[in-house]
Amino acid sequence: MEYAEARNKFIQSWGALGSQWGINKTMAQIHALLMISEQPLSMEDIMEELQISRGNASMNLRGLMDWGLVYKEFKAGERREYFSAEKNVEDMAVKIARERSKREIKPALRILKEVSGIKENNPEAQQFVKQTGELYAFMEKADNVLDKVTRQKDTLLSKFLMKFLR
Amino acid sequence: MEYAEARNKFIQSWGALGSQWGINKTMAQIHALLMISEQPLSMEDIMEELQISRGNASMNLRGLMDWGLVYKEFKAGERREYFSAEKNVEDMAVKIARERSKREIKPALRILKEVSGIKENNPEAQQFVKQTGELYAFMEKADNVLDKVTRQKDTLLSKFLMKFLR
DNA sequence: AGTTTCTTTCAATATTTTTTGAAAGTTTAG
DNA sequence: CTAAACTTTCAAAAAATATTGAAAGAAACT
Repeated sequence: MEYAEARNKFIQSWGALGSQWGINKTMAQIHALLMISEQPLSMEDIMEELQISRGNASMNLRGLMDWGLVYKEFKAGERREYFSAEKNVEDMAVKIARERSKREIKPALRILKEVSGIKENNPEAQQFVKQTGELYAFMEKADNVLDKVTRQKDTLLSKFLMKFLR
Repeated sequence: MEYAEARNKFIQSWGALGSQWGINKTMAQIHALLMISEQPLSMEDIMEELQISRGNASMNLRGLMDWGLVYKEFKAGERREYFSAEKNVEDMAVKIARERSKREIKPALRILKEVSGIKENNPEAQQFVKQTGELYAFMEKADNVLDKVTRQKDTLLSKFLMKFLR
């Protein structure tokens, strides 16, 4: 396989994998494209490479910046904006983990705390409180571990994990 | 908040959170419903409770069984099938982690291994190989940790993590 | 065998999500 | 200030995904 083919395969596959996930195909493709390009790319470059509209490029770049995975860059004397991706894989993982916690775990915890807190003593309600309470407890613990791991690379926990990660 | 209200809120919210995720709303709702019901439920019960069609119920129950999160149960002398959810939260988490690894991580690893393995020495290709190679290495390590954690609750790693999880 | 009871499948339909492209907005230059 | 160069927004269109319901399947009973 030659470079051009591999590059294309990576961008296309990343898009498809993204959908499998819950990430919009174009967003995943833009991310893939920026991750592998040394130079920052303009919106024009991205539209051209991925054959997408200006609106689509603009909105998905905004989305990627909200995740903290893509930055705007300004070239001296140029009006046009350029974009580049966070390339350090560990930093990427930390950003994704933090954002997922904020968007997906925290809202679930809010609901679980609320509904598991009801005071009622018929057997049905008791099973309900037990199950939602256990869900709450587990998710909170998992979220805490994630937080500790991402907060700094040099906690005891992270050092220990790093040994396994090598 | 009384029980009926909390129960309803949980089912509806779990559905909405599921969509946020990448899980079909109905599937998440069925899962929520089964998690909190002591008794196994029939397809009829589920259709009634969630106001959905038979086909929808059937397909999403199949999906949940594929994840290993829901089981079929047979009541003695009854022809009708009943369904119940895995209620142990840790077992649930293990099943979800395993399935996600199989469906989402493994296919990504396959692609990354393939594209990062090209032999070419122009500078563009080198940056490509470096970046996809780093992605591959990180994801493989993360997948290994996940595997070790889920494989048994009593490895050194898991014991250590459990302390943090309390 | 036929009948009843229940489940699965799948083409048609409905809903949701994504994408487009042109208008409106913004910023810099002259 | 106006024009030029660029970005964002958003209503309409397209594409993808989920849902329905009726027909086909399957299993148990008579």
